[in-house]
Amino acid sequence: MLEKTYEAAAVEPRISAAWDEVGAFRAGAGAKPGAAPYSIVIPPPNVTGSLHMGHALNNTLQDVLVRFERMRGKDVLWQPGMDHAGIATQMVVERQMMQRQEPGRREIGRAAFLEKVWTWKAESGGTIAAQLKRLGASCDWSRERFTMDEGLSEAVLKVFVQLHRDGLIYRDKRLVNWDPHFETAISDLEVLQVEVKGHFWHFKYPIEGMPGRFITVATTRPETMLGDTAVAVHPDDERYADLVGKFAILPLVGRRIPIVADEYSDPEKGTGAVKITPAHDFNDFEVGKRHGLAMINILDRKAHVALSGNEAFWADTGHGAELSGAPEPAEGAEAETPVSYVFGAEMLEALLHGKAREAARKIVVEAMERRGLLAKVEPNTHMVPHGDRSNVVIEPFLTDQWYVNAGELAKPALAAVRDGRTSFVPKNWENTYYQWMENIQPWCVSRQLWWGHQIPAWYGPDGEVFVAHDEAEALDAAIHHYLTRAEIDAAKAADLRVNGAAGFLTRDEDVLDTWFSSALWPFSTLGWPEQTPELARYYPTSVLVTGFDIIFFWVARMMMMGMHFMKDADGNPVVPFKDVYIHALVRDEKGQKMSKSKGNVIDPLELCDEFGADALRFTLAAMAAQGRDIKLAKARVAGYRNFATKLWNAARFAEMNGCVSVSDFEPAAAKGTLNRWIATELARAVAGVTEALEAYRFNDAAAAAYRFVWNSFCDWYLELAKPIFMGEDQALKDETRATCAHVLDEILKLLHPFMPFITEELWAKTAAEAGLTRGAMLVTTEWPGVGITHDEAADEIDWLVGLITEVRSVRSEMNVPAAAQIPLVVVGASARTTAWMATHEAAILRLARVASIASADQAPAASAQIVVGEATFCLPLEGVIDVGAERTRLSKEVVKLEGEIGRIDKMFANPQFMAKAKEEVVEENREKREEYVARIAKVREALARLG
RNA sequence: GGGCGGUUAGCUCAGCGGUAGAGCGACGGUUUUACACGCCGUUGGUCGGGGGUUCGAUCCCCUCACCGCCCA
Repeated sequence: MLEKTYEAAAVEPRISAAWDEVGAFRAGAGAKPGAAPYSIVIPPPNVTGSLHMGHALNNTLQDVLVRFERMRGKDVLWQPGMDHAGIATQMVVERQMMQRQEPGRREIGRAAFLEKVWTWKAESGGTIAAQLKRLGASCDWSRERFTMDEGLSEAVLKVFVQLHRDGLIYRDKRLVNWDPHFETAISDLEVLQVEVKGHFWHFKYPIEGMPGRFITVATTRPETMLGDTAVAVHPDDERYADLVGKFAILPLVGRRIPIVADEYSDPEKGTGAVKITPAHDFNDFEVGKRHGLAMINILDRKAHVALSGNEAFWADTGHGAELSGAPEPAEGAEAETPVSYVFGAEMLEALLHGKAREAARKIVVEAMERRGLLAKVEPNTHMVPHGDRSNVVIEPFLTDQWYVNAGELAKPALAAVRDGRTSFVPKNWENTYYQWMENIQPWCVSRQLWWGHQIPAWYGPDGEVFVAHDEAEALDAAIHHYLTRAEIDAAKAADLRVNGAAGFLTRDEDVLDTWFSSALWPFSTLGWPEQTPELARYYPTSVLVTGFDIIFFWVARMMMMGMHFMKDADGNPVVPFKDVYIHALVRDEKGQKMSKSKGNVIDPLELCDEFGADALRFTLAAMAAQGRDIKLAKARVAGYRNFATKLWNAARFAEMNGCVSVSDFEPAAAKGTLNRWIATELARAVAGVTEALEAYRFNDAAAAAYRFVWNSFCDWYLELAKPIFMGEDQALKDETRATCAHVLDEILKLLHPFMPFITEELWAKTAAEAGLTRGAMLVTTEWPGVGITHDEAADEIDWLVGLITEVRSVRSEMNVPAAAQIPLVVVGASARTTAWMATHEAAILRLARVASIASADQAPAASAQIVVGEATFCLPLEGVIDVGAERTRLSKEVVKLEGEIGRIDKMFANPQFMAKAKEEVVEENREKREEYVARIAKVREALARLG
């Protein structure tokens, strides 16, 4: 006997262990012979991460698909793993070292630090994998990979070297997003724009040779003026037309800077003149390139002002030459205090060198103000870039970095989506993909970190770079290079060959962006660069399931790398996945994005503990409608926990009534109407769930299963089966038991992708209690096939359900006490209805709480009357019934029917409708009208009888 | 500024050419051989505003308003 209540918390771990034991998730488990492959690579969660709602949704959907296809007999692989999260991990470990008051990473050195990171990873990295198991994720855990694995690292090396050889990786000096806290470049995708209340400072720059004339620029970052190399005005801006081509003297610094005409300058914004600092602003960088301006970096790696020894800075300042550009009092103007606009070099250094950005800003503003060059200060709210990990202000910074020519790699990746080799679901995300891919920038892949794949590049004594698989290869290349140029002699070469590269070649210190290795995930996890059987079998993968915020991070880059490195027999690029399913973001009840700082995070594991993983999974699937975010309310999870309980109790009921799977039972051969009906409903539900899942319509699939289980099977089939179980018809009883058991089995299969734990538990228990053994665990049991439908049975049960519902409704409205058993009198029943009444007498008595059924030529006096089909069912309620209330009830129905008939008549009276509407619509309405007319006649008769 | 999405019952959401559905809630009833995490019944909507296309619009088009996201 099944326990009275289902305890998810006790059952779920046990089921997990059972799956593990039989290797139910291993690649190919349960596959039919010759099965087609179905593969998904998990979007690798971060090794420092722990499960949040987004992961829960993402992995639930993948698991639903994977379990569904596994049951359909496909050769399924769900490839799990994690990425090494360069910055995040390094941050976690450094913080831990600090808390333990250990020496910092620079003190202990690279090798010792990396050792610590690996120790950390072994101890506390990857908690998320266990959490995914708790959720029921049926990944092939035996194949779990990590981006820093030996194999995956080999893939990274190979890809880097190859791309360099292909000319698609190069070193360049460009502006990057520099994180001054971590002292590394980061990707623009790791930059968050934060709205900050700041100021617009209006600075007056004196014009060379035009005493008393100034050009006023507005800036939100005064300290960057130290690196200004021009002032730009719009070419059509007449206010400044005469100044174009002249020079301004940069105050404080004394640099001579040109006034250039450039459309970047917006005449509407600020003063219409904009200072140009090419080394510290992305837009200015472009302007600088257009006008051949100097790029002067005035900051160091910590974003402190760096003037001492900064040759570029001092060039062209004429420093030391006192008072260069100092104003002569304008003619006729009142005499000004003759104060220099320019600091001496020593003063500049003393005041500003080594100052942080904020401090430097104050000093600059003050100095400008003191010289009368601060025209005004306006409050200004603007977006300021922040590092998503460090949360400090990001600095556009001019450095040497490694770049991937993403523009080139994007071409085939774009084409693949355009011609449908890869499709997005929902389709509209393709636009986002196109937009990004078409405007893709060179991808900066180097990071000034230690944790990650160290770049396989070595520098010779003169800075010449040698990219190679390893040091020996690099040395070979270097020797060849320098020998050819006669920069070393044969003896030196021989010496190098014997003693190695140490002291001659220096390896690049930097590591690669984590996403560089993640981009290889769909093939590196399958064994590439080895040509493994898995690679041949499971690449390309079937679908990538991810959130829209990750289209750029993963989807685009996996597409680029996949297509560059994976080729078919004819050498054509092969996409990494056929479909990309983009799911929603999980928000809180109010639609706010969940975040720790807002404190509105719902922990999926807490929900699992409280309601069961099954309930959480079902909730997420049921709410995963395409193109819409999920606002998660706890009540909804509770609702689906109730659903699990309902299923449990239904199984219990079946068991109590001896419903045991009969191995040779053929549901198609069932004779009983009720059994035929549920077979019909089951067939429809199976089709509904299957089709919905095939189309990634998770919510429709969940809803179809839910409706069938609760509203068809529990509410009606089991209730209608009760009188059969208690009746005398042994043959029917046996058939119903077998059918009930069969349908329940099919329900377990249908629900398994959504609620794997409770279904697996019931699959085992229902068999064990009956002394049966199952051929396999449910996880590898075959998905329900198409059933048969019996339309006549459906009609009959629909009629029965309608009758019972109507009687209940009238009873309730007439305030008949629930316990009262009243007689039912049928008037005007056809032969068919009479037969149906006889068949289902017990059910009607029971479910409508009726004392007896009789037929009569005339309705008894003072009856409530119900029209179902051609017959009228009377509830004689002499003394109980409120005749007035009954009249009102029937009159309401007449009015409603009149409305419906009137509406159709109006349609029919419209010649346009008759001429243009589709034939089936006209026919449909004609039939409806006939029904309404027949019905209204009956109801009117009933009314008349009341007097 | 450019782009995308949303606005449907009190709440959370489906639906998307033939005038609307679910879950939760509310209200009333109910210990009837599974299940009170249940059962039975009831209530509740000018489908954001305006215009257009159409025989017919919640659904298609335009526009406005508000909300959200992405990119400058």
